[in-house]
Amino acid sequence: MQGTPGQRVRTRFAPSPTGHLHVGGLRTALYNYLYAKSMGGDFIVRIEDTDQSRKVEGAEQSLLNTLEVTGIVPDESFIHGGNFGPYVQSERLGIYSKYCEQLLEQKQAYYCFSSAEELEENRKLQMKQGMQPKYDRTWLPEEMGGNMPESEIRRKREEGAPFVVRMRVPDYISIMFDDMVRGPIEFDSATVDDQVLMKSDGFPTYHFASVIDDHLMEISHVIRGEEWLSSMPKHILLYEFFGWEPPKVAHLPLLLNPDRSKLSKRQGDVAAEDFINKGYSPEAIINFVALLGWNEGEGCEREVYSLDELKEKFTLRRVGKAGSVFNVEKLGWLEKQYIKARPASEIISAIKPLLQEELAKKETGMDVDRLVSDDYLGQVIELMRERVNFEHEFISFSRYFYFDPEEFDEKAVEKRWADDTNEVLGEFIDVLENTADFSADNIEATLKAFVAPREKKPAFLIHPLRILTSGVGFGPSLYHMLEVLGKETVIRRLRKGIEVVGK
RNA sequence: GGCCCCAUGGACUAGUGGUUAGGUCACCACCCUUUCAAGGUGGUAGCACGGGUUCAAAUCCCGUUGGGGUCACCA
Repeated sequence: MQGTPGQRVRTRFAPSPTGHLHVGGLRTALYNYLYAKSMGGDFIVRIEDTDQSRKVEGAEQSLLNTLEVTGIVPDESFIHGGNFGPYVQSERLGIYSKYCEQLLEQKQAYYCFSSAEELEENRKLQMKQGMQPKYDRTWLPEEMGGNMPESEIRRKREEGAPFVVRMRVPDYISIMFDDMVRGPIEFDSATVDDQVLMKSDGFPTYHFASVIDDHLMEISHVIRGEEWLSSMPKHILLYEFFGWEPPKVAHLPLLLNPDRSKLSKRQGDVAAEDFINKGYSPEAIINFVALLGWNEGEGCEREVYSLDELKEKFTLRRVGKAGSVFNVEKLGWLEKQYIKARPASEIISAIKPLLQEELAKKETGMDVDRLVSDDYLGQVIELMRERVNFEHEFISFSRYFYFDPEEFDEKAVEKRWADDTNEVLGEFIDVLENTADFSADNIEATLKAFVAPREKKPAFLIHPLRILTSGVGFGPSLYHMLEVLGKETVIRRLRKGIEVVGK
């Protein structure tokens, strides 16, 4: 019972099921996971659903899903099981009331019958006087240093009046603790409110439930956002009331909006899912978020880390103290790094379904079997790999590899067409049609040989050829693009295009 | 407002008394080049301010300023 945490490192991520996983939450989960794994310990997910009104249906599943997609797999949770369950607080109500009884008996907690209106009025008054709003202890019993007679409290209880249970914060003591990222921190108990422990609906508050659960689940390290720093003294006090050894704590710097306020919706996407839906890969997201507040240090200049590498290298020592702005530009750059390095086979299996979807929507003049072949897709990937921002752009941004262009970029046409372009182009199409070897090298040689005696530069034809076959004025090496497209497709597109674009 | 935390270029950061203050993203220029990317080279830009301590401060101390968090029967 005496809760001295064992040697084993156990960390937890304790979200409340109120919506999708926030990127700030993702980072907190990641750091908890990385720390546990780097120490050979356990990572636990506990659902903190003590606020019935804010509960969102299905949120806990969504939270767990997103974690798993990014590779953060809990050792224990309401889905994965474990020996310290239940892992959902609403299923642990009996536990909390038992411990509440104990504090009541120890005279470290008391019943409070103050109404919401009274509290609000009191708060306003204190604010007006420039004081910190705190409970005025109207219901603090005489025997605990207050003014309320025992008889009055008993009477209210017998009446069945609604009540909450508050902790009795000791007067004028200093509460100190050591934060693993911030160092020693000290609070004066006079600034700590008599926090509600049990709400009138019989549910515990976060503060009470999390302290009890962290102890019972043998959590060795609490790693959470900085927004919890100022409630730490309450938690410390509770551990003391129970005679429990508090876990080690680390308060992480916040993730910030571009204006440096706490990262929130309104200023862009904040749900991890939003980024995944946009096409960012879990690896890039994890990599990016890991570097927001942590770095390997020692003059290390690496930027790209896999989850496994992070597990190996992560330490709390290297977590910074200042908040960091969530800057999407760098995430985009990281995503590109991952796309450049990803094996073609992986990309193929990711994009093939997307292509098939597109092909189902629209007819293509090309050979469908060839388009969906690994060989063809592999060639497209190598051509587009360095030009694409997201995996799905191997399809969307590379549409001309699968469908004939329906329109031609007007600006590009205007820029690249001369009076005699169509005339020369027409002659060249005939030449191309008679070219047996449709390899990039040979197309290039053919084009150059064709153009030289006519005193034109290769670019005179290159650009129109690109526009007519792809519809746009940019893209991969023209010769390689034509080779991959294949002679039949190229000739068809050119003949058709020259009719439309010709002046 | 009280309490707490924080402070290196636009963003992420290295740096723990002696460095021409380093790297990445972004930006700019040049190179490469048929375009777009990618790549290469170079560049713009920073220790919030003021006092100390010290032979010597981005680094240590104090103050100021600035920013943030938190003050719920929300987490």
